[in-house]
Amino acid sequence: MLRAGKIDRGTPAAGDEQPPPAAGQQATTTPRRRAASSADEAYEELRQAIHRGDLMPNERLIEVELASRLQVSRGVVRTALVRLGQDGLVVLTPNRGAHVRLVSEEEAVEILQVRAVLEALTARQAASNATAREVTEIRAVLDRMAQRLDSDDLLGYSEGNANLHAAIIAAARHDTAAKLIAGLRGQLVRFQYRTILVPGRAAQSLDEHAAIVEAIAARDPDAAEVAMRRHLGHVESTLADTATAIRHRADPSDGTHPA
Amino acid sequence: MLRAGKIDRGTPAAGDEQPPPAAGQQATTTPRRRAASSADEAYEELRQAIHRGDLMPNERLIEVELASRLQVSRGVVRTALVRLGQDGLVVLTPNRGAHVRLVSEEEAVEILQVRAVLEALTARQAASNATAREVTEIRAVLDRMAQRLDSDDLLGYSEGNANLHAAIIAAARHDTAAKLIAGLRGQLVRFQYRTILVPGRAAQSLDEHAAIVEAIAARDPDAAEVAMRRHLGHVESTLADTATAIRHRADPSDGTHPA
DNA sequence: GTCTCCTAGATTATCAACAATCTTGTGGAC
DNA sequence: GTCCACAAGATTGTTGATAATCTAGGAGAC
Repeated sequence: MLRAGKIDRGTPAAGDEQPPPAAGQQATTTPRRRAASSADEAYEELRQAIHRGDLMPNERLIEVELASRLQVSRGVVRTALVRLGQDGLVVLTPNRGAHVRLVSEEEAVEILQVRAVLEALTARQAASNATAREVTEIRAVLDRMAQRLDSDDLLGYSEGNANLHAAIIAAARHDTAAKLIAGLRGQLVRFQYRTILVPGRAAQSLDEHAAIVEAIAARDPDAAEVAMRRHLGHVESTLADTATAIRHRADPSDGTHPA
Repeated sequence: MLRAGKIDRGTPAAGDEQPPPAAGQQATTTPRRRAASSADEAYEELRQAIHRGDLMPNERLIEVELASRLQVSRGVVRTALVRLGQDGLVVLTPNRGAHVRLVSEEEAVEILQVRAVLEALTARQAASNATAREVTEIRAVLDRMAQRLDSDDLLGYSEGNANLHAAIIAAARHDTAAKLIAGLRGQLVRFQYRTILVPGRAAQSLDEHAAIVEAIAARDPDAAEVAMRRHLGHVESTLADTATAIRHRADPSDGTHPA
């Protein structure tokens, strides 16, 4: 469902939203810090509800219903939906309302491909631009990931994974890429924790991340880019494999079986 | 300024908007063809007005004014502005309205960098996925570019340039990348025709494009990607050079002049 | 003369009512 | 029994009015 009431914008939720403080430059709206308008609150609340899975893919979003849940007027919900539509999280059909967008397996692969080249760019930039302080931080995150993997804490590992990517993006100082990556990540909720559960994938993943960090620390942009591309390329093929595997397991209830 | 009245959606304007028929899948709204609602019309009209330069960067956008010009209600203008804000064309400041976003020289470089890696991806995909028919078409576009360069038709060459990139993107069949590239292109109006005017740049540009086309025709994804990156890398450095050159020419009023 | 406070105008933000459209269910014809 | 037409309900689209906020200019104090 969707818990009603105002949201607390102070804490960006326990989960891993997009790189929180990010590089800089906030959303196009609210450039100065300013009491978040109810419009912004509604937008953020819906965004997180989708991200959190409270609003399921293909679920129909009825304006009056959301309005009463969020305790705002319908117009506010409406503009929030327009914004969400614009960044691809919901689909707006004229006169027929809004659905949470369901991204197909194929789209997920496309999104990962794009993310791969964008994050490769940030890895490259990070190798050039990261401060010594940031390199230390990145190394620390990697170490924590290794510890969690040792103690079989896959969820913690996955979280560290997100943190590492976020740290690299922050160090890259590339707002344009950062913003696009954040937008893409927002569309991939459904496939978040799938790949890391593949047997043996986690160990391999750690090696790949280590290579990326090495390259950045060595100030080698080319190597950093290659390492990042290799890493996300593996994620992509792992995802594609598990997808077909799931299909072959004769499970027709996968997604909405669009195929 | 901004010519009032309804827009003619039949002809996508003489200029080179984003890859017109593109791969497929239209904007998030209006998935079925359906009489464009006044909301969509207003959105498109404003979008093109910004793209065309009728609305200058940093120009303040007053809702009632736009409403009367477009002959729609203020609410319609408002949601159009929200959408434009969401895709980065205008900046919305709470209680203070909307401005056309001015992209700085630095942001332009960032945007080009991102475009470079994304279009490199599409070049790669095109090398894998293009039909024979599409390869022929791409070659034809390149030939036309050569002819126009021969006859010193730089504007026509520039148009062919856009067509070639569009054709490659279409052949790539990668909706996610296509959509992002279109969004990025929309933010770069101000720097559109600058680089091609640098002496000797056009000839070099043609060679670079030829290399890309060769690689796609040869079904060599790696080569296609490298060639595209080289090409847009050169565009980027050319842009950066002319930018500093202009600055050194002691022209402090650089900025809003379309140059 | 310069600064601060305050008022008037302009503009945006929000809301509630109305109109247009779609969806669903019922009844009748064949 | 199945299909089509139609009506009722539900939902979205649009508009205009009202409230909140900001901006600019002037009066007054020092």
